[in-house]
Amino acid sequence: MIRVFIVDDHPVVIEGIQSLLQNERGIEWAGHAMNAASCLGYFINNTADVLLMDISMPGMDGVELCAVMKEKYPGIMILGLSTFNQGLYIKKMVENGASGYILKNSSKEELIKAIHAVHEGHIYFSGEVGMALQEYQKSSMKDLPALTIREKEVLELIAGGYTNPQIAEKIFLSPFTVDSHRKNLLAKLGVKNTASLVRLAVERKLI
Amino acid sequence: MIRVFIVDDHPVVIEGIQSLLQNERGIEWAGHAMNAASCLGYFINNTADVLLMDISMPGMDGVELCAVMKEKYPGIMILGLSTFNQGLYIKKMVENGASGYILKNSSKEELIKAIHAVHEGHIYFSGEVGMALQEYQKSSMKDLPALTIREKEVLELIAGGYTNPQIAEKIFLSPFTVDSHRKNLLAKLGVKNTASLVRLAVERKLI
DNA sequence: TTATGAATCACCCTAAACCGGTATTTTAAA
DNA sequence: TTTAAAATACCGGTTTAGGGTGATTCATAA
Repeated sequence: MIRVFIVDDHPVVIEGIQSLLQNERGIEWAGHAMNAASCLGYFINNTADVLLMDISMPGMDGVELCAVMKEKYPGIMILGLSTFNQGLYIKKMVENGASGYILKNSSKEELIKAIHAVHEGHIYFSGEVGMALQEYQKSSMKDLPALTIREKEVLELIAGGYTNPQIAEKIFLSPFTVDSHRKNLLAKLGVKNTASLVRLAVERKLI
Repeated sequence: MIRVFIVDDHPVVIEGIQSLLQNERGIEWAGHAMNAASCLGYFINNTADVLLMDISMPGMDGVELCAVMKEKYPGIMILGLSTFNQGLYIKKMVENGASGYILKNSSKEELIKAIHAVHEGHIYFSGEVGMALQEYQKSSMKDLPALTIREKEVLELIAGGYTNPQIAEKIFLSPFTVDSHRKNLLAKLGVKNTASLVRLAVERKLI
């Protein structure tokens, strides 16, 4: 019997999910909370197997609550729940311990399938959500001006913390040349200093 | 009927998987390749639904091949295959378009389940693999000296590309103070310049 | 063949970062 | 209440980065 608890600030969603899950064999309704605090309160004296969690709530948001719950009760499997199908949110939930993520307008079948999968310890995303996640990962890597081989090389060394003179020595170039490559990198990538350059390079996986 | 193709440079693995999948209803053996080149060659005149792909191969590695295949044939679902249960590899495969990842010593049931899940467009990780992935995400964020609130604030602005004078103006501090915080950040995090600082901050998700 | 871009090297100047201190005030904890 | 940590502020000096500008060599693609 999988005991399912839900945290969501929308009564409609709680009602909807409850009605979808009732009479579903193997699944038991553990209860619900409408904010992070009362969810934490419930788990002091009670427990559940799977926690359906809204991503956007008043006060502490889902991402944060997810981290706290996983810290306190690692055995409880968390399934993110949202109307938004955005890669960034999905990624954040998983980074904070969620084992899956479904949309509020998912079919009953998908909901049941997801609950079973995370309860068994798997990580599961429905096709729609998984697509958004992959699209997001892709989008974070494209539309960048092509860097030359030398520029990439210099960029990696810059991000490695080397100064122009050090880079010059390392790859047998004049410090002036390294400086030129560095300036070209700033210009090509449209940033104005090393800090922005390195951030962009790491975030967009250029290095 | 799900047509399954496998790319792996170990004959034993190919044999093993083939024997596991034969006589499995709903699954058809499309063929195999022992390196990236012959895999690409096969798909010029043939196709498949699910591609089981080894992560480590001579020549082009699985991660790269994964990206190329997804670029050419987005409809083919890729399932990573490896003996290593390491978060970094798993993350890289998914970032390059894989829809799941299983270990070579998985049970028949897990293999079948994973093949069906990715074929339906879902993203699926078995419990064991998912755990490694989440452990990896966590490990990349800990064991860092605690930063004070002000330090975090300054760090974010540094990574945002602001200079000391600009930061000072933005948060109503003396440029000297900002510089002090900056020095403390470098010392605390054990790095020697802005480039390393920003890289560490982004990679370990401090910002 | 002639552009074009990559890769190289060079100089000047200003601004910013980095290094090494010192020192006060505020806040929070023991 | 004493103490420690955080946050604040300052100074001088050296190194590095950033802005601007120009030039040569080399391969290769139009």
